[in-house]
Amino acid sequence: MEFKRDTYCGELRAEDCGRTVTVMGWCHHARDLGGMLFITVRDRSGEVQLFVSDQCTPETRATAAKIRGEFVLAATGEVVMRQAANPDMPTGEVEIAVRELKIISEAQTPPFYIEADSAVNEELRLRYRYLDLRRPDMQQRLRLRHRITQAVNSYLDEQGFWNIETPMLGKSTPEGARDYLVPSRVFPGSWFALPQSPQLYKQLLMVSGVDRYYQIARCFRDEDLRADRQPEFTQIDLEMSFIDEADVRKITEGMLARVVREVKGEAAVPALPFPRMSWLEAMNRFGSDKPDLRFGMEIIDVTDWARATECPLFQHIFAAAAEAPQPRPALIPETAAVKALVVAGGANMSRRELDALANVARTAQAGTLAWLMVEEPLRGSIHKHITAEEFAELRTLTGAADGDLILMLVGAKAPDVLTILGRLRNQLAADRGLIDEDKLNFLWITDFPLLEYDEDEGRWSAAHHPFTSPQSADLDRMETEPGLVRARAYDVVLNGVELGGGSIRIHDPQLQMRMFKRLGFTEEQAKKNFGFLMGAFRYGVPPHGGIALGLDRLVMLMTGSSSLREVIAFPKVQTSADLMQSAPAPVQPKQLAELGITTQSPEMKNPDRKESGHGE
RNA sequence: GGCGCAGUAGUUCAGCCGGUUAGAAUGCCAGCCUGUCACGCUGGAGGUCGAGGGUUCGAGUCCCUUCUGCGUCGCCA
Repeated sequence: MEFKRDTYCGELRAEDCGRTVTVMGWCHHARDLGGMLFITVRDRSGEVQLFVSDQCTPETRATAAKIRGEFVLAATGEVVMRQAANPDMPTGEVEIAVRELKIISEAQTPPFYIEADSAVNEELRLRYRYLDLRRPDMQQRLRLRHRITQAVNSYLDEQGFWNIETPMLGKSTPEGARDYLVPSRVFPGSWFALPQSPQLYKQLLMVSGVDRYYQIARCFRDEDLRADRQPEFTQIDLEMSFIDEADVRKITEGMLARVVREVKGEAAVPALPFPRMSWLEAMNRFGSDKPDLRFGMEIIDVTDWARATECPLFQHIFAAAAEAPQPRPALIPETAAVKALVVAGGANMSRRELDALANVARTAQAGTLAWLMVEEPLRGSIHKHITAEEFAELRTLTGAADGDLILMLVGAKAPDVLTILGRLRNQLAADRGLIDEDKLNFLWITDFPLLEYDEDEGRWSAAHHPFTSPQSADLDRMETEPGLVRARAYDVVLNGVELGGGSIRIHDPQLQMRMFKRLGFTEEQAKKNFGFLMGAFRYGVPPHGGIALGLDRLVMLMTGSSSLREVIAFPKVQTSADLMQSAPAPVQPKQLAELGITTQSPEMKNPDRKESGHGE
């Protein structure tokens, strides 16, 4: 007979009893009891049990006996109540009394068992990603990602945004990350670059009068990976005309609220507007431009206190600083600093734990970590050099209570001291279980520096990108004190993860050229690299700005995943290789010849030198 | 490029101070089994201890190199 699937496995319930249904899916598990068989069959909706009884035809029973795990089946039969329900299965009250059964496709024994929460080596999962994605928890994440993108699409549509695609093959531009390059066949020796983001295209769309653009856009950056960084990733990218920062924030907040409502329900929707904090405040209080505010443990400045002590550790650094040249003007100048963290109840920390913390500071070459336990008698790495009065002052300053630990980082450059303490703050909170994992803590970081000095290149570079507008109050410092100029830039942070960022752009051609010059471009270089933008700016530019949010990171946080690889269907590993396809891979010499390319070494390196174990 | 962790059966792991034929669970295969759902019972197959080199009478175990994956710093406007 012909089978036509009319029901998803996971949907069947007691009220379906009496219906004759046809399901199709994968054999999750088969139990052969001799006279009768039970087969659980799975599709993306869930599982249901097939019952092959002694009433079935000998052919059907013979077919059923042949079924193994992951065979693809079709089954028709009546939905009936089970003699004994299985409360662990959503469909556990019923089963399908099989009348007709067909093996659609046989399957080898898979390299790992297809089940939720399977504790399998990730390398193996990625090599057999098509099987890994068959697991219910992976399918749930795929579905959730789909629902999030749908929520974003409908929200932005309602807000008047047009979804416009921009090219993948574009032009490499200086600044920013390393590009992925694509050779041109027609212009040998010339190269396209895959977009790091659609930045310039979306600005040009504003010049074109599109007014509100968005795109769920793939972006490419050839830089090293992290758990929260993939070489190709997806951004929710948008741009608006005739707006200011508040408009961008409002749209973004509305969008994120919609996503949370869709995924977590009304109760989880954060209060609007999100809190805001300047970059300077975030750095000084939390040592990070993406602070996690789900816990306290703020950084306290104890530089003045330390200066007044006779502790050699402190005095040494201040003496060295007095010799050093005057630091460059900056929002956080690179002066000697002593900053503290109070670890509540940390006086019982082991020497081993403290050494590990000190090691973080030392390997980062940010300074020396000192510590004092608040207990009688005083204990710690510098207690011999601290008088009772000084310690009392320190306690007042830091608010440390009995049994607490005071950590102090002593360093020659305040920004480094803050950054490392920020890192220790996060690590301590994680280690000591201070983080409420159920919280969703959204936050805006504003007033970023426009420029940062690049020691290697010996020039100023854009902290965000070269199209970010300076704040008008700081404009006259662009040439004299560039480190003090703040940008009209903003980041949205969720639970200590940078979800996205954007800015109000420069729309004045003179100011844009001034910015390029500040970054060390000559007029000719600026024209060569960004001539099309400068050209466009001659024909009437609306004030505009926008933001880009990392979709992968958003889905990661919404699903409580610890890595982007859990929310991307076919992710890359740390070396940017695709283990399933064994990409990248060498190509035919003919292909290279057409492109006018010769390679330096005949011995090409690619991830497929080792037998992948599942060859054709 | 630096630092750290891991690699033993299809899978998840154990393997002591270097010493007999490298084990367990699960999966797989075969037989039996009429209400299972982690089915049960009996039996069986299954290993380049990631790779290469070294030390040793003897290496899964110690040393060196290397490959792979993960985390992290640099890097990521």
